[in-house]
Amino acid sequence: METVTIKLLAERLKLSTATISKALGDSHEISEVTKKRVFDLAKELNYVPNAYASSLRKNKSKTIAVLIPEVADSFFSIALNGIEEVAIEKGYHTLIYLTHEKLEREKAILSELLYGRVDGALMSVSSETDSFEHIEDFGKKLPVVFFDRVASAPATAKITTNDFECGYLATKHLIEAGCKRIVMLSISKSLSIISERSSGFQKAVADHQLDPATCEVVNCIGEGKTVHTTLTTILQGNNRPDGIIATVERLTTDIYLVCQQLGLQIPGDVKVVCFSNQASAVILNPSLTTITQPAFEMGRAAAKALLKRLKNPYLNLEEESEVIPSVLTVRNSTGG
Amino acid sequence: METVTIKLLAERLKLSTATISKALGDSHEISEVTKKRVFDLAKELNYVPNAYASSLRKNKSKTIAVLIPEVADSFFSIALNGIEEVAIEKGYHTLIYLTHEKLEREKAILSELLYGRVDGALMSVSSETDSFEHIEDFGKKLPVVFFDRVASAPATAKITTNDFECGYLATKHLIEAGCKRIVMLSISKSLSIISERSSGFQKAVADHQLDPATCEVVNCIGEGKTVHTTLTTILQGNNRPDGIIATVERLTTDIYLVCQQLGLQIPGDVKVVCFSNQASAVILNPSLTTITQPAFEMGRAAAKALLKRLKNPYLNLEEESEVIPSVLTVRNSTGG
DNA sequence: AACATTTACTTAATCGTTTACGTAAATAAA
DNA sequence: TTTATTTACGTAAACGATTAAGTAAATGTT
Repeated sequence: METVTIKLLAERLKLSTATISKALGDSHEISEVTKKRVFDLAKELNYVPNAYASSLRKNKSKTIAVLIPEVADSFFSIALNGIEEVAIEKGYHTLIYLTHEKLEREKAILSELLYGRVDGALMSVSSETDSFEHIEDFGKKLPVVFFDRVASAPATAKITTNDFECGYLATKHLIEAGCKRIVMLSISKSLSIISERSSGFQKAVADHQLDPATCEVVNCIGEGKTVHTTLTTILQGNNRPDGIIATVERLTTDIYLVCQQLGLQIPGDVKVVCFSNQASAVILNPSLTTITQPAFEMGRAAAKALLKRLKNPYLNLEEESEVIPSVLTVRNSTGG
Repeated sequence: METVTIKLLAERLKLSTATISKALGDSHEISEVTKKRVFDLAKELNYVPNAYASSLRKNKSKTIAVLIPEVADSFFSIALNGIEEVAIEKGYHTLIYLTHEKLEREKAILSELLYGRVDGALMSVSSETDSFEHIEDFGKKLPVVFFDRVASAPATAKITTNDFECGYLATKHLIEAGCKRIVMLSISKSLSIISERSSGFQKAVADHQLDPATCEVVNCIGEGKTVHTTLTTILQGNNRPDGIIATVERLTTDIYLVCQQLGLQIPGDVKVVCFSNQASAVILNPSLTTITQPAFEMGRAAAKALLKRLKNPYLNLEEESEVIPSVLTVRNSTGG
């Protein structure tokens, strides 16, 4: 099967490759008659432009990179959905990279992407990320847009949700439901979203005169067993918390399981609220009070900002920043 | 910031671009001394090869495409995880495309990918896909590997799970739990996995002398409201089913909700088993009996097969087909 | 009629990397 | 010592598309 290139079309039509290229680009330099001949033959032979030749020449790849910590988290998969939708709409392609919460991966990926493969990147930093040089280096060459988990540098568009308010709101909700000893489960010491949420948490604790000593932010780093063990330790103490705020979705299952195993009733003994986009929150036992982030919209907004910038290099990305509010949905896990 | 190219390295080291290129490729034609000089300078200047130039010249992009119906389904997001892991390991990049269960999208994506952008594709066909010419056309140019939802053509590696047995097993399990009127919820008339699962279903029904008239496969196509309405209709009839098998994860929430709304007890009035990879199955109310597919392994196997083929063009992909069994985990939704 | 402009092309260079082929010097084989 | 081989590089042509610059003919202007 012979590869259909511009050269082939040119030969068949007794035209130069330049004419073909311009005709396909619908240039005003080419007559309508010729354009039609070119379009027709291109269609007939099923011509598809070679993306790499074009990218090399134009120094544009029509491709963006998405760096996320993991994909098996509803927030990220839904956000990815939003990103992909915008990308496809504008004729862009989406490369996906999972950092698995590792700073090393993040660095390796960004440095490899520096030349030629993508026109820009969307990212949500890993939970290990506490320095930003690698991102700044990337940012000097190509535009980056952060969503959800942002870095303090470089200065660019940041699509976030109202994490501080949500931390405050979740805490306030628990306090009003009668909780005195609230624990917020964190997964990182450096993550922007976590520090925002915990600031909100601490402010709510202070505002309502709870004892800050019994209301702490606890790290729940690791996977599987580790989380389970940490939670068991937290929940079996004498002075165990009567309220839990999970800052990430994947902690939900372990919280419920540990409570079950320790014979703790939700919401009787412990009230639970999770930052989660799981559709199943409503059918859990008991149904789960959640803070639902606008994952899809955040993905869309981030992609839109990046693509806007790619269209207009003079765009100041910082001004494209957006804060899209999350929603607290009260269900039975914090009820009666 | 000057772009660091092979040409630049060549000038700095007073060597030809050919020598630099070969040195970077660790060619035997180049002396160790020269190689070291090249490597050192490349590292110092932070040289990153231009992927497009290389791809154009070598006619290889080190990129694979992943076409999946959606990503907000645990199966696909976990499979994607497996794919990405293998890809990164072998130095490949992963483009992601969501078909949103639309045949049109699938066609458009594949035809655009025909030249240059990727070296091959992994796909799970959309639920609308009932003809395969577009995939065959792609397959003539580039290798494809199917996972989970396979097409009958072209002949290539198919990474599946034991859908027939699982359909049989799920049904048998419900029958042994006392169900007489079992409904299997489908989402497509053409999907390979569905026809396999429903064949298993029908065989189990026949083997156990249940009335095939009351044990049917019902289409539950559409999203949100539509599914809810369909389920309500099914479950409120006089002769309503006492057993449900959901062939896809996303039906779970609606099943539970409709049962709640109609005052039907699970498992008392209706027993439920779902094909699902949701971690939350265990904390649902009641906990959900599932058939869990080896999503991660399937993703890995599919990616491995494709990359193996890319390394060895003579590899017969058909022989790389694999069937990785799923696991039935019995929980409370089919108990008592 | 003389000159200017527009139209519709072509020529050739370019993007950065790879590679077939060429070559001069060093080493080995006869 | 002469010829063959190996080593270590360089030259230049690709890969396919784009585009600045050039050109000849057609059309417009005064």
